[in-house]
Amino acid sequence: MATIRDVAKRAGVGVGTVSRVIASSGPVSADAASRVRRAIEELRFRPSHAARVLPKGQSQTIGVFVPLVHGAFYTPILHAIYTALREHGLHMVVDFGQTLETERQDALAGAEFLTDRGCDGLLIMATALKSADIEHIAQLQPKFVLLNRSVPHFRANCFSPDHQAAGAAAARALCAAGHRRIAVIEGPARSSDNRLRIRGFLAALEECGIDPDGVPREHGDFSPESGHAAAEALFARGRTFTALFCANDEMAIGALAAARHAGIAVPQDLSVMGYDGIDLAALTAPPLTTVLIPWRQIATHALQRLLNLCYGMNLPVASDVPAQVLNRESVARIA
Amino acid sequence: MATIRDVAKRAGVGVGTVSRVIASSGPVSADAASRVRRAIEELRFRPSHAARVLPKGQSQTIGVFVPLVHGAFYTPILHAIYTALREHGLHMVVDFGQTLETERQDALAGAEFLTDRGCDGLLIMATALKSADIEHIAQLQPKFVLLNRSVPHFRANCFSPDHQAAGAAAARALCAAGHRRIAVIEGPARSSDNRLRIRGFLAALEECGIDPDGVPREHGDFSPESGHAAAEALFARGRTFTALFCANDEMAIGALAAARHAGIAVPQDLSVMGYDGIDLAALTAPPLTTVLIPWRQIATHALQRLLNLCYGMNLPVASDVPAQVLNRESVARIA
DNA sequence: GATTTTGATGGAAACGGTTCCACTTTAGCC
DNA sequence: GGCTAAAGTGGAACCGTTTCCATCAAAATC
Repeated sequence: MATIRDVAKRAGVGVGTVSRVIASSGPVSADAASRVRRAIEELRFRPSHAARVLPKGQSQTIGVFVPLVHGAFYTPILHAIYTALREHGLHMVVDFGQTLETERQDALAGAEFLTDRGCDGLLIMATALKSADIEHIAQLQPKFVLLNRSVPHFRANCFSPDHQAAGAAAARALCAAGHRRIAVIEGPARSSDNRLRIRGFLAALEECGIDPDGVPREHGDFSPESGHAAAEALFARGRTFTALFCANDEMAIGALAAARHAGIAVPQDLSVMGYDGIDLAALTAPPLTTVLIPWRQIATHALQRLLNLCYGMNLPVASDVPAQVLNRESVARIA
Repeated sequence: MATIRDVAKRAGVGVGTVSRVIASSGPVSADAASRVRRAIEELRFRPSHAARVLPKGQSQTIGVFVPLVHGAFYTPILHAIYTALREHGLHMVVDFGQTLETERQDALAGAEFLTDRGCDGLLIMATALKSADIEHIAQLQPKFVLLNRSVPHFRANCFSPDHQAAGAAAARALCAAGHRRIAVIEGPARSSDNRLRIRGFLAALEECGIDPDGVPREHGDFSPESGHAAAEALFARGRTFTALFCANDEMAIGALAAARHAGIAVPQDLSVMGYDGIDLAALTAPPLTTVLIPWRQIATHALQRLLNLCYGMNLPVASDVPAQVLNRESVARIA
């Protein structure tokens, strides 16, 4: 591989001049510049990233951690981050979880990996992080933002939907449609965003005069298959409910399939409501009523905050994009 | 940030000794090792990746390019690659497309980015690459494999399902179920894997005595929304067909929704067949009959070949994992 | 015409690791 | 107790960039 010194020699200039041409910074005569450019062409010179990072201390790269790479939930978020980054000429390195015992350990290991990789800043999407973990990350790399996790001490760098309010909105929509007997498929208990939306949901139910303790609940892991299994378990307990709230759309898709399999018509015999508003929810049978969480916008704001932090930019940052119920056909109004 | 020299000074040893402790290579006395380890702890020393790559020339990192990050198709493939890599203590840097004019340009830019990033090898998933592009990549980084693209000159490094055979299998399954009037929703014309499966499909139709020129065809872009639109366009042309083959499952999901919307019962009035075998296809209404492409295995074999190339490993590599039709409920047998 | 400013330029030093070589110690052997 | 082999060690040189400083020529100023 050709180095900058090879280029300098071939162009008959010093390394400084070559460096100036590459970075187009500092004064270079037109003549020298063109000779350098030709030499670069001829030698197929490509500057080494590692060698460039070393003295500069900046890599123009943002590290992103997402807990898992499966299904259709994370891809639009990654896409939003990726395209925003490219618009600023920056790059992204991604790390995924699901390799260690817990999501928490994955996220911590991810933060370490991304920091060691020389990322200028970190965008971490993980709900399982404790306060102490966040302090730990802050020592590793003070420039970071959190997505889908909110802790008091780092408020300004936390970007999360208001899951509690969104959960409450879901409950109110169901109540408004006349439902009084409601079941729930939750996500994993350790996931804080799941807990918040369920808490909001149950609290709003209580406000509507429904006893939260009487609500049949099953756990899933956010996957469609787990939603299917949880719905079956719920059906097996006897169908004492007219509506089913699922903690995310993918589980709702599984629940829809389970209902179909059990001969339960949606929405005639059972109303089903999802959460997140993934694109696919518009195409289920019947189209899924869901709570639209503006994930793309939230992720974009988190990223912009991070870019302000890392590169002294002055991008607009909002931290409260509201969720809203998306009424489609899977929820019926009952008497 | 502490450097290796800080550690050496604090531990009262030379930098060589510290380096040996970190890499656990070469002889170090127990006493010196423990002093070094303590100093590392106390100073929170973390070796700089860039500084390490520079003299070593290896980064223990594989670069992966996938054309887009959207939907549920690519995530299981990325997951398979990621977990396999981690088992070998290696890392992954991903680059996505969808930022430039064409997928081809994206893939080329991706290969350059990943190479500049110091990746030891490249795994590139792109169907739009021409032979000349592949030569170009080979000059950038001779260690690479191609996924979902096969070119004669690089045969040993190409890992692709046999789309033509798989397309033919789809056609034969439909014929065997008694269908004679069949419509098709294709993917983008520029995508070579789409062309192959459609070619195989039509050829097999001809073998069954069906005129390929009489087959109504519409194009989509592999997204569910485009499948929905294509199906609507097909329905608008008059429903002269009893079966519909979609070039991937996501478009089939869109087509299913379109049929439902148009009041066409699947599979009673229309049979629908997908392609790929994504997890979600098991949960549609009705469950989708599809051609199962063993993407995870193919990706894993491609990766293992790459690791053999990069690190002199001796992992097993197979390049012909067959596809098979997965019979579910969306295709009915007709008289 | 002397002096200052500006524009170009080359090259040394620095970034933070790894590697290798020369040097000491210690152990092993007859 | 002398000789050899092995273990342990320190530090210089190197990897390929950027950055900064010294230098010099040409242009601008008075």
